[in-house]
Amino acid sequence: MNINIRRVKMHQYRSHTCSQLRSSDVDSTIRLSGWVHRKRDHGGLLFIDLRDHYGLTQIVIDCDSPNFQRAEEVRAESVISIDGTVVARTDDTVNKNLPTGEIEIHVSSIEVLNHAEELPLPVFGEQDYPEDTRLKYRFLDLRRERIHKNMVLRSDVITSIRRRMTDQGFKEYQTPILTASSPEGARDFLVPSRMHPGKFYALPQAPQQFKQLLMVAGFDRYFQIAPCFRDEDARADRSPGEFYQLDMEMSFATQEDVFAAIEPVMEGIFREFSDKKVTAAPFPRITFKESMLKYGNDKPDLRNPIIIQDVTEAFRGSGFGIFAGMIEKGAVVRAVVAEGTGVRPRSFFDKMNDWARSEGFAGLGYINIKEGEAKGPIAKNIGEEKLAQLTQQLELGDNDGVFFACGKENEAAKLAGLARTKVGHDLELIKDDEFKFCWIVDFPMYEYDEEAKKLDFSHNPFSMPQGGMEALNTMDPEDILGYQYDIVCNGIELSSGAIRNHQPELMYKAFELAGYSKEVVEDKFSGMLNAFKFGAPPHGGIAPGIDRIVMLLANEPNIREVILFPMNQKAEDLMMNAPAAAENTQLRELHIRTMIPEVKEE
RNA sequence: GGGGGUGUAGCUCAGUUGGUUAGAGCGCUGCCCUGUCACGGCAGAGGUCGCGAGUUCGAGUCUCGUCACUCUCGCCA
Repeated sequence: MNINIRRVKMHQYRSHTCSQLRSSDVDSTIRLSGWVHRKRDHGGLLFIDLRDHYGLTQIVIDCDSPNFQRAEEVRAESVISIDGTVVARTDDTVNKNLPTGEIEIHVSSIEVLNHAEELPLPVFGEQDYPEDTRLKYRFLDLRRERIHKNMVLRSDVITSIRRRMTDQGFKEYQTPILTASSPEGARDFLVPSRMHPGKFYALPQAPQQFKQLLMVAGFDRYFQIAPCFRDEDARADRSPGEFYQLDMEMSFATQEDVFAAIEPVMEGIFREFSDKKVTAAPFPRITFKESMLKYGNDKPDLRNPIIIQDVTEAFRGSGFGIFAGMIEKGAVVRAVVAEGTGVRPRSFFDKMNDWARSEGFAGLGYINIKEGEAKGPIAKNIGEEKLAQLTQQLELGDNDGVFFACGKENEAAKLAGLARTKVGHDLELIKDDEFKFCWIVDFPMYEYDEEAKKLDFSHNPFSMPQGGMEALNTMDPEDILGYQYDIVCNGIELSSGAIRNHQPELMYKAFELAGYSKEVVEDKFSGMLNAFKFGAPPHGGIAPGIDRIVMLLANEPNIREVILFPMNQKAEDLMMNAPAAAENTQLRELHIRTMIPEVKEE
């Protein structure tokens, strides 16, 4: 058989990939391997689109060919290897949608390397499929064009990040996976110790302590594409269980040094992997306080042009009794202007109020101005003078609508923030052609925990308080700011970071204010605290979430679309069947007995 | 743990005020087809309508419960 003679000269599986061949290759004898993407059977003539990671090539088999029957029988997604000749397509059969569309392969032999059974999930086409089916047959799902591309993008992004970091003198180090609980506030994943009955390792929620120890160890500039493990419930932008961070830390660094190191990486990768506009470094710095006022949260979507205003004074002592009364008890009023909505029917405003109630708030007030005339219960009762004051402050036009959130400062800010987002979204004010970055800075070190009735850290307890020991000794703890910052893009928090507290005395004091004794601190964080007693450099860092960055770049609304093998919302791996019960012998070795809560029968 | 949405063929979905034998497209099986690239044509198989109760002469449709998936709140500094 002449085929076998050719095989001696050629690679066993392929001479080219499925995206390589062009009209310049016409008349070449080639070998391709790949998946049967699509078959078009004309009876006397059969076309197969052969697919691999790189692309598609059209294969043609004539009914005269001894391979015809085998080709006709092979099912989509089977893996085949073909030998053949590259032939130019006639002008009227060229496919301009394919890079290889000017040629096709006339087959001399076909070998089926692996038969595919009937598919639970078609690879061809763009149709949506149930999440659980996709996860169970992830290997099929991942063959599909869009998600396959996402994973390639993810790989390219990570490569680019590594290059950009190392170009700046950062070095990548690996930190332990089996370790002790770290200071993040999430639930730990625990791993039982065989050698130490009753004791457990924790998987790192982040390499936080290790990267700080690396600074103490004098490595100066560290980074890692670091896996992080947190046993918390999932969200659309939060994978259950595990995720990846671009973890970085630098010593002898100020907050501005950290910003200057990370800004070009962010700007660079977003420009490299997207056609959208990208904020040019330096990114805007917005204080936490200003962000809460203007945007109603600490992760503002700056694409939304609406800016919230405080209008407490316009309602104080006004004829609108509900708000005036609440203001006397310390409430504030925040306004969200919805330009041009004044002419909308009353139902528009009622629906917004219903929405606010469904979000758990008391309600959302409004004024709508129709051809210069202010309408609605607030406009009727507030009084002419106050109405004029509002109109002037908010620069209201003749047909504008405006919503009011009244409540305790936190509540009002939160509702106004949600309303800002909703109005921006509903009125289509948020243009999806841009990545708008900003830093949120000056987070408070502490906040009062209403449930526990005690002061607690509002962010990372290891952050350096602004003003140092003097601030801790003299200021109202709730007024103390930290060198803590978030980087935000289009309303998504990509990361928190901080300049760390590297002085033991400051740390004891900072923890003392939150109600932790010296003994507790020493017990919980002995490794790091010890290190700070033997010469620790000032240091700080940040850890942007890789999955969220790729999500933004791939324009995917769900984080599972950029993760190869994600778990479902209940933290189950449907493909590998994890978690699973352990064998008794395993449990015995680990000195563990399970206590499974009783499940209702049937 | 709370709230919302969804659940009908392998997949995507339709199914009227409760009324005979639950439909379509893709996929699958068989036959036909030599220029398609979402090929086309003919025929066929495939359904405990998520599950369990209830109301009713009669339930895919109404009620209650339950399960699964998903979004969301809590949680995640």
